[in-house]
Amino acid sequence: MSTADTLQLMYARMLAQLGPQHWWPAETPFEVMVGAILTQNTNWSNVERAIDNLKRAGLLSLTALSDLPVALLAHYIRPAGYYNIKAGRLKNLLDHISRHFGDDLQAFFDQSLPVFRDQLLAIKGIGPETADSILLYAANLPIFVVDAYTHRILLRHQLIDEDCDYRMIQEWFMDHLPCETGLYNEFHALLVKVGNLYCKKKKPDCEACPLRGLATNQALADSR
DNA sequence: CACCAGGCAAGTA
DNA sequence: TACTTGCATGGT
Repeated sequence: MSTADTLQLMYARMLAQLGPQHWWPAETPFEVMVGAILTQNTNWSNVERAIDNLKRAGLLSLTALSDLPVALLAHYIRPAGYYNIKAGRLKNLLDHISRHFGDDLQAFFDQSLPVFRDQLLAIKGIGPETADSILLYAANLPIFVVDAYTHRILLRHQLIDEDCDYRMIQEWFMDHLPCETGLYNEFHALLVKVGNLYCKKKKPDCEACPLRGLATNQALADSR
């Protein structure tokens, strides 16, 4: 069985058992972007509290957040954890947008994928996963998001090699899947759901996992 | 009580 | 280049 077949089977099984996930859980691309930074190494329920704080204060917009002092921003996002770090990171992003695009958020999101990605990665506080989350879920560009769950799930099911880094895993998906934003969107969302339900660090529940017995030598070989 | 969660940057050798 | 550490809240 080819890696493409393995991936198709993964996707079909996850979708059949869990249904569409309707990601990203946000109302606007701007909210996606803020959430992408707030959720760094943090449970999503904590991020929701932080986002809610900003929303109820009427601060969840480019202009409002840009005008907000960083110390005050830190106060609002406190439930998300690492609040001083994340407030600074959000400011870095907001400053970048203001400096290069003024208040034209649409122009920021309308950039081409390679240019946009490099630009995001050059901002302090935005790494590969945060950048790709913004590209895929805020800008609707076809890039596959790799996160801790993705890594752990693939390892547990022996689908990739031990020492695959972010880029290798991303290419493993993108080299063997159709280049479609909608597919990447749903695939990653399903992986996070599977991770939350069946592939926790301490409490793996492999009995009910839709990915049982998917390991193939071809997938493993193609990951190196 | 310990451990974990949808990372990233900075410091060390 | 390859490790290690700091950042911090809220749930299990």
